[in-house]
Amino acid sequence: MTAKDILHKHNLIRTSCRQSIIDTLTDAGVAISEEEIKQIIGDTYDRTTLYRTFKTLVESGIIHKIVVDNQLVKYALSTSKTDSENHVHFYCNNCGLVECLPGAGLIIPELPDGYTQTNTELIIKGNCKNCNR
Amino acid sequence: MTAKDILHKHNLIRTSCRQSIIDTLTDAGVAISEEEIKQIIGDTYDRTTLYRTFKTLVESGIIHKIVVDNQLVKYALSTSKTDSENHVHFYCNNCGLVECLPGAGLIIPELPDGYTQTNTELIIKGNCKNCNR
DNA sequence: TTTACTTTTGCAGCATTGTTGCATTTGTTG
DNA sequence: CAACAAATGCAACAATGCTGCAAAAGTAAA
Repeated sequence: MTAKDILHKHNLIRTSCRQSIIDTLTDAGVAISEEEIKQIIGDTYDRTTLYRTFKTLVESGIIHKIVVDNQLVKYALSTSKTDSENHVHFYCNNCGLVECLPGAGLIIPELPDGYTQTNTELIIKGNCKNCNR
Repeated sequence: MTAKDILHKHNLIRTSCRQSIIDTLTDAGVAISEEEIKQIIGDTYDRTTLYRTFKTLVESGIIHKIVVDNQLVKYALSTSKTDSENHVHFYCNNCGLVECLPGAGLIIPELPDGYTQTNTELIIKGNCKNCNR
């Protein structure tokens, strides 16, 4: 599905900034940060515009935000695979790669009495294939 | 174990700021933010001092940092329960409570070929006992 | 295609948080 | 208590989050 189709499906105006971000995330395949986006598409857009565009795309569900650390935030396209309430991501300690993983196989410990759960965020830290070579 | 003992065991100088933070975390039982610390112990210490004290205590392993979101960071005392490689925390969407949970029962999905894992961070979001009443 | 309207963008500006260097103060050890 | 090592407070700067407002861009209808 093209960026245009995705935006239209979510009733969002098709702007060049939104298209660039969606295209970049599609091409990348992995999660990327605002900084990395800028390195790829250039200094085309204002800081505020990028900030608001990410916000809009997250709120519409087109992309999702992965907070590895308070100083490291990345974004990835949402797919059927990542749509569930259980988000699983891999972070490479060596190269900083962030990837979405299917939530299948994840078993959450039981909560104390009276607690209820809406969703979970799991980050698995380690070394990726490339860095293990 | 008293704050004094904890600091001594980790070869750290016993300063009033470090003691206050450890005491506050001990009393609280749950994870708290820098902001909450200030509300409890007052505006006694400089922002930088709190920042560096948290850093020192994290690096020594006395406390650990829980990043709920890039704008919400809390700290909790490390205990034998939370010492493992698998950190599990609960976040209440309603009141902001953050609690450490034992990692027992957590089963991580299998990683793709070539990937290795060092540690995991799981945040379970939902509603706590109080907010469910 | 042009017009009128709605939404987004860029800019300015402010708040919060992360981080460092350096002089002063505090804690530790003999 | 003296001497030394370490922590603290202050100043300062960077990065990020966030908002208001005028200008620009996108959309839909004539």
